[in-house]
Amino acid sequence: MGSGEDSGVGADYPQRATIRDVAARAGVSIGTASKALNASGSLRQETRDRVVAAANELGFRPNAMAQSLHRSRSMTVGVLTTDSFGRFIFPILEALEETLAGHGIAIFMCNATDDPEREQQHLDQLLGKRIDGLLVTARRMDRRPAIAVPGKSMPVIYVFSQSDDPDALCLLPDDHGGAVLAVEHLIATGRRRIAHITGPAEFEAVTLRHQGYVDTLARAGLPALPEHYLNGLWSEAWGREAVDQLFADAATAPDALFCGNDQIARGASDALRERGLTVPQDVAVVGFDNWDVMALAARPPLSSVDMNLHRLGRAAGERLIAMIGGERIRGVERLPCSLVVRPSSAPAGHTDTTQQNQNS
Amino acid sequence: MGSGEDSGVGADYPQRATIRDVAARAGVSIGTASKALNASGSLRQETRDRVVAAANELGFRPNAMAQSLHRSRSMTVGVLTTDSFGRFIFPILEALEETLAGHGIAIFMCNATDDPEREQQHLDQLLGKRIDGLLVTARRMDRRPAIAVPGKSMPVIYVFSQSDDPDALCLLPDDHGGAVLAVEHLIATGRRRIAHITGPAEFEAVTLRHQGYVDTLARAGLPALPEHYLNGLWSEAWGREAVDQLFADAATAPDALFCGNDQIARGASDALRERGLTVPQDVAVVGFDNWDVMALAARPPLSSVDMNLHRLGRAAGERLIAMIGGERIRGVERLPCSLVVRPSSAPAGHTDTTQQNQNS
DNA sequence: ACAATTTCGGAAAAGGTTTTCTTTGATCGT
DNA sequence: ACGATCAAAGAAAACCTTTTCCGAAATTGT
Repeated sequence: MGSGEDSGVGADYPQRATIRDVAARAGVSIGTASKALNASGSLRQETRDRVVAAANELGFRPNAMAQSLHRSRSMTVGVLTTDSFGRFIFPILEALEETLAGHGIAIFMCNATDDPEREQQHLDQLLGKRIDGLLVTARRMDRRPAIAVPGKSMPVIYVFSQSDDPDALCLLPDDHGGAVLAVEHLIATGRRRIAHITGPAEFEAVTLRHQGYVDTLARAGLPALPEHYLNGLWSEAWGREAVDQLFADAATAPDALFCGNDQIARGASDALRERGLTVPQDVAVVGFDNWDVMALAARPPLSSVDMNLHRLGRAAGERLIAMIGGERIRGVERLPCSLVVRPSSAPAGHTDTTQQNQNS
Repeated sequence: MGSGEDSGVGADYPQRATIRDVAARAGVSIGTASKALNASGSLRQETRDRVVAAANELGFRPNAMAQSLHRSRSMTVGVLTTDSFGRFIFPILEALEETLAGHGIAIFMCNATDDPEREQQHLDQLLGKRIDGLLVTARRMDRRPAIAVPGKSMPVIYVFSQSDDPDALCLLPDDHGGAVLAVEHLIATGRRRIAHITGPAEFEAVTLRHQGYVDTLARAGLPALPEHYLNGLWSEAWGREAVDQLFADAATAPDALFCGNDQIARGASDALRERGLTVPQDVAVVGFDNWDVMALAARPPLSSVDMNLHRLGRAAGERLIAMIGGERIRGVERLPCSLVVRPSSAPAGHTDTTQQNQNS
């Protein structure tokens, strides 16, 4: 101990200048200084300038906590992820952050990793920080229990996850519509025997996309064969295995695959190639998620449904700001997906086109 | 306007209870209430209990902003990502959040997407919020300019990125050591003609890993052939292409590939299979990043160097807390990587083992 | 029973800002 | 030149806690 001149314990950094320092330097009272800096009140121009100059010289930056205390608006919101930040959450977060930052709102990031106790701790902490709003994301499979915010006191939005709280707003991609886009595209490019390989049936998204698939086939007068609908894991290995099943019997072999995600699609595409089938000439493939790492690395590159997560994040930010402003929004809102067409499903000529539908 | 009973503009939610309410309900002064709730001062047990009961009944939660104002410690830190949150940043963030949350510190997330102006705005905002510390992450390629925190006033750590600020602390994975691990493993399993396929030479990581590769070969008395070192992109396509180059001339064909990331490794592995070469019998493959999506989906699953990003994040949190506590830490700290052995390099029998070296 | 000590609880300042209300001094009208 | 009006700046309250200092009551010792 005692090496150097700083006392050794605690962060004894120089205190930042306060408005009191600014006022002193400008030779005015703190009230006047405040007015000058906020362009409010009625002051002589010369006085304003003097105060502003003093503030700049001191590198003054108003203490947001003191301001918030006064305004009882913290200008912060919490983002609570139930499962850990996954690949899907990123683009949402990014857009959310951008949107909120544009309104001067900062984000507290919390991650509860599916531990209810940690979730509660985080929530307590956020409540203590007097966040103006809360955004909850979770793994999509489960309809998560409502977050217990005391006294209905704060706007809450669930993004990419759903809650059973009827007063909350849930923002989700339109899985049904995404499936419709994919299947319509396959039909439009001449496919008639379209199979659907997807993930575990417990996921609501799986059900919804399947429904979109079935509905679209029906509307086109095509049969939805039971043996063309395969549930499994979200993995490439499952994609390969599913192709083996589908093509075991040449009689019922499909001429197109609509896959529940890009990993399945890529696995399927690999398996097709190894069977000597050409994508897209023999079999067209469309994936879901438009995850570039998968979709672009596949051979040929995969057509895929894009959930427009960036837009979802932006929408979440906008809704949250509206709710903080006093609007009451609730219910489930599903935002449209788009289809990105790449060679895996393209009739020669088309490539990398984006289609988009309305909410369906 | 005027529909319903709420005034219509602004978030007119019920105010949270303050300590003043608690004090009133317990029939004590606010000072006493504070002492009771913080287990400080000298109070009768009965009084404490009464106050605590009142607090619970009201759902009282102390206003962290008021506390911080008083203590001049905001119990928050900022995380500023220069490029947008990438795949590598996630595990770091996750561990960081966990570590800091354990100390009651919350995280402001900001993303500047390589825009210096946005970076400055975010920094201003964070400074206004009186964060206790700042953590900066960036794309690793460039040694980023130092963040301009006025007056050396606050602890700053660069994680997974490096700054030219000699006073800052930079936390990075030990790329050199990671490469050493990989190449030693390949040598230990009997390989003698080891090639290195990697990304663009501008990345410092590429240089360091290459150095580790060269050093290890030299130590083993093996030659580092220039035609066995290939720079390209970080993609599967480049991995495939590189294999074509390497195996064009059978005379110089390698018996092992050390790849700069898992995507390259996977592409290489695919290309080998398509050439009729078996992994690992004919050619062993080791990747870098241990990105499960790639490493596990490859056939066979890829051995890979793990940068232990989770540990890196945890270390960052711990260092930051130490610095906030008054310690001055600086310089560049490189944390060890591990090697995860999977079938792509395993001599039959070994599988999914982790090795780890000391800082090298 | 009285002074000395302890125990308990209250009052008030501090932390940094905004805003409302006053006050001061100047300008205007007649 | 005098009261009325207006502009400009200051004083103080409020936001919510914590903490230091004090006073009052209760306890102890003799």
